[in-house]
Amino acid sequence: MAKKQYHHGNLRDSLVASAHGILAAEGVPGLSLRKVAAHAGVSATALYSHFKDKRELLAVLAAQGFEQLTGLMASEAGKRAIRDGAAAPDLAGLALGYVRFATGNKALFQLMFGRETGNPKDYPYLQEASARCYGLMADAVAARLEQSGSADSPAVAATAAWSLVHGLSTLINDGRISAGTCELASNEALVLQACRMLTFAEAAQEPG
Amino acid sequence: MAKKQYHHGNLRDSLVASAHGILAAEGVPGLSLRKVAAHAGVSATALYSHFKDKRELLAVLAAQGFEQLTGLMASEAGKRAIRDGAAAPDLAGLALGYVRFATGNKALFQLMFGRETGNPKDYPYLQEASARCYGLMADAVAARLEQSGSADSPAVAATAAWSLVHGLSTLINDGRISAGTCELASNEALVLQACRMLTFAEAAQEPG
DNA sequence: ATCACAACTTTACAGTGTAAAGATGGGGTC
DNA sequence: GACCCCATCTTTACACTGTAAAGTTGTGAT
Repeated sequence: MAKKQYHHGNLRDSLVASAHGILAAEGVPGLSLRKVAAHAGVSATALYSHFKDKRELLAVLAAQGFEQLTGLMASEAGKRAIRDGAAAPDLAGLALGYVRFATGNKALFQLMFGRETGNPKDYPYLQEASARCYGLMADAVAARLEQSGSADSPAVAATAAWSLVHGLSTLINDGRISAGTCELASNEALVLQACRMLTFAEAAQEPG
Repeated sequence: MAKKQYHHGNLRDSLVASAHGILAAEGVPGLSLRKVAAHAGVSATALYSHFKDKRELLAVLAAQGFEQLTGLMASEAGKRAIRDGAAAPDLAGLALGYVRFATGNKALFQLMFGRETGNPKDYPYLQEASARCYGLMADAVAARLEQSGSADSPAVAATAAWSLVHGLSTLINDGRISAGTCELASNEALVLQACRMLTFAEAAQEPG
């Protein structure tokens, strides 16, 4: 577990962990391969034995981020579902989880949706991780539409829902919108209010 | 107007124009000061007589982008308003203009909302330009709410509308959503459909 | 005619990603 | 147990980045 000499043992995981720490501490622009290598106690180019290039390392970070995001969304929705008797798929919970992750892991979120990581098509695990995340929301939207007998397209509704929470996340992170300008107590309240402005979300707000 | 020798004349505008061209041709990562300088026929550091640093140049580009965006939104909404008799503020037109700009000027749009340009607070003209753009949408949303007698908060509704179109724009640009997955003919159709899922937009869809 | 000063060039430096080639030592084979 | 292969790691080097510092140039004001 401690540092080895020439053959490190599992340098790959070590590098990912170092990168994760540096990313959280110094943001995307501060994440350089030399810093990662130094933090892992290894030479600057040792990385290339385990990753094709920087973008591949970032893709791994991003994929982990998507898994974390998926987990947070699911757990947040689960909590609220239990509290409210699980009458309906908890879209608001998923949205809250999404925004909470984005604002609590700004740099990682930026990386996940930035262009530094290269084309996700080149990294199947990345694409799968983000697909799972999107599926969580798409399924909930589809279930709610069906439940309320809506004729809206599930695909379009899911796209709209995702776009809304994603837009909220990025604009909040960029300091372009905030609870303050809407005279709300917290950004979470803003998210809940904004989600209520989606027709299908509002429709299911009152179970009766 | 042609190239001068030592004292260029208006190197500042020249640099901005060069940067604009390189940005459009090679994207944000391809936009280096040396390329800009070379394209303007000037030494690598001549730039620093007119800009504090790279971020200040990018801020000017971004501000111009916001003005262009504002213009496109207004013109698009105007076109549709005339066509439809201008019964209501054309939210869908503003949204279409927004997404059209984003997808038609990917690199510039990325720059406008990216972090390469530094804190907008340091560049008043940037902040003003983006505020004008946001105001266009906020005003339209407020007018529509009032017209439909809604009790919803105009600030929250405007935030939701902006978030939706912004989310759509970025996710489309990142290749994460597209008309294809929703079985629609074009991304513009997708935008229109998605906007219709906002409660206040739908309410005003039928003027009767 | 001179001078001051803004606009420009040259040079230099620290930092980046990464290609190429050399060093090292652990695992499999005899 | 001796051997060697080869993945793993180090060293060196290169092109590129933004930008600081100091030198040059020419214009407009005195």
